[in-house]
Amino acid sequence: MTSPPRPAPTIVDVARAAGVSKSLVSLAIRGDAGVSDATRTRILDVATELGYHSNALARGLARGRTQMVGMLVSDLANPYFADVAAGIEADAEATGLGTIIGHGRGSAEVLERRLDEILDLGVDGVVVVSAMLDAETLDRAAARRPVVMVGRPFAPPRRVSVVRNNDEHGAQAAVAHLLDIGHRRITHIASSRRAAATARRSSFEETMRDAGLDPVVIDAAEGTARLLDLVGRPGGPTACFAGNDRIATTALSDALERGFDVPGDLSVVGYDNAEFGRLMRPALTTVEQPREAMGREAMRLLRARIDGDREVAEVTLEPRLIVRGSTGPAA
Amino acid sequence: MTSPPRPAPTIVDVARAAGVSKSLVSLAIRGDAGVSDATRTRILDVATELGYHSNALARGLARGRTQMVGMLVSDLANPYFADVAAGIEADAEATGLGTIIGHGRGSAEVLERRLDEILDLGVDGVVVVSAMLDAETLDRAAARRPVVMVGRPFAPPRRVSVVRNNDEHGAQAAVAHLLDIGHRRITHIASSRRAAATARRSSFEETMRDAGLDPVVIDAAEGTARLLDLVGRPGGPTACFAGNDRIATTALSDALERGFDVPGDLSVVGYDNAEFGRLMRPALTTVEQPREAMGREAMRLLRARIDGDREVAEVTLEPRLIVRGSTGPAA
DNA sequence: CTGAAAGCGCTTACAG
DNA sequence: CTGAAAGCGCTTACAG
Repeated sequence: MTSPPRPAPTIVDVARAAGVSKSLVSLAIRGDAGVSDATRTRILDVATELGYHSNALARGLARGRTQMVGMLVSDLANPYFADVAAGIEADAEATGLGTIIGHGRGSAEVLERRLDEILDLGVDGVVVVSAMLDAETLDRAAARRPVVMVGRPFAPPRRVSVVRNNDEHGAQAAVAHLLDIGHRRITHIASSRRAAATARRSSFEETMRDAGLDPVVIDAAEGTARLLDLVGRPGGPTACFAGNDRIATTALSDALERGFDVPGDLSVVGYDNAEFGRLMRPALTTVEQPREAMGREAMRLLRARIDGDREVAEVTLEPRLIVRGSTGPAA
Repeated sequence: MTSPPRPAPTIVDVARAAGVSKSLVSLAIRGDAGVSDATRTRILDVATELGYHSNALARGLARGRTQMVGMLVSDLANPYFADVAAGIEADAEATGLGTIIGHGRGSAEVLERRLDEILDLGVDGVVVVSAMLDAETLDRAAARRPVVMVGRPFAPPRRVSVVRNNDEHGAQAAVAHLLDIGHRRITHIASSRRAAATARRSSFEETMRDAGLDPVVIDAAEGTARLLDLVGRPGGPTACFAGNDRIATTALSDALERGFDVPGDLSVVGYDNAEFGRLMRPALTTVEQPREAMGREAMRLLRARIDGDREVAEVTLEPRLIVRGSTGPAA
């Protein structure tokens, strides 16, 4: 019914079949200089014929390098990761590195286990696309292999380079846009207690105060009812800026469900430029992080560390506002 | 600035520090019976103190088993994968297997490269969550390690077990729902030429014919204009069933943009139960594949193969219709 | 240009 | 209950 579990051919089988020593096979396969073209060709042909595959375990063990980097994501369901991953993988591919991904499934504990597993596997370095791991865990990992994190840490790790977006500027751009089109009563829906969320909230508050306005903040955990109950009332909000697109989308959907006009009765801005925000009607105005660029930058930093650079860096990239239909002039 | 690249402690270091032989350390760490409690405790303490981590490369090489399974996904951006992954990982975790993910980024070529990489790394088996790889590639991989595929293959591979959903039943349920609520002029938007899409389309056509109706099909590549130009016209469609949620969502958004009422002027049904469909207003009626169950089932089959079972299996799980606001009675 | 030998860090019989 | 030895499949100086 299925194939016999024939043992995989090794370098020794290839050597025997080609009538050379096994070290010569090793050199030929790795494309080393000191092997005649004729010999190399013959060896490679034999290898192909035998269905030979270099055992990465043995190779990694012997060389102390695997040419693989690990990438840890806290939650695959969040489309943010796919874009960061694309950036990481594009750079890795271009520089001859393989990539494997570990998935935390939304749990710091699972993520940490995956981090250990991947480190045990001997990857040359790791990029952690998550702010879920604490500084201590990251530093412990960094004692084993170079580690770069993408995201905004709460407490900055000492031995880990960080790539993140400028949440302050992003939030400021969002609020400035709402102010520009005449809004004065703007509510922020805070997404979480993480560092990025906190920074967005603070920037919202500061921008509002700078404009001489009262910064109203509600917590996402309270639900959108608290906000929507006030819409249309005297003194009620005419716009809201949510800490992320998921919350913004919920607010938008709930507002439509209540029969409000968006943006007529309420303008809505999110953060992240998730695909579903673009598909909504009206489409969601949002702040876009340069996700792919962040991934590329992370790999650049990681490669430097792998190649011996001792410097840890912190790189902040600029987000940009994307204006769509969910925001409009204040009534 | 950063930690010295101190070489990682090995089993030999632990043995020396604990004053025992290295094989004893190996036995103690793996929790083998024949080691006294006192000795084991001492060895483990020393290992922890030294920051010892078992080198998975060496372990895998020596044992011929890594206790890791690989999971290949064609596109992380598609939220479908996160749920299948959750099922796979839940089972793997429960049975003591680690999981690493390879990402194809929408390209069959990249996916195949990742498959090879992961196989080279010595995983004990692979589940390919993608229909992008052809039967030959899958069979070649299966000659190396057990492989299970989740999805609907075009040509069935010979040595690979398959887990998929019943596209025929799913499509039938979607169409039956539209017929139930009085629709007679229903257009199908075909998503692709892949096997799953083709099955949905055929099932649509059959169900329509069985009801004595004319099955109209347009291609997603043509865009939604072709469909929407006819809505509201005499003889025009009152409902559409799209091959997947992405297309359904686009149709829904475009319809709203043209000022149509959904479902008043047009009912829309998708396939997949993607999150963004649920967030739309009106929320999308769709067919849900039992994604997590598919992942679990795939791992069950894979483990059987890893444990020596030679049988290849094909398992078809049943989808279910989720009715939401995007479908309503025909005018 | 080619081959014999040691070693990477583990595991696994096999003797004590 | 414990230790010495061979081996997993590769790479890397080192001699020829």
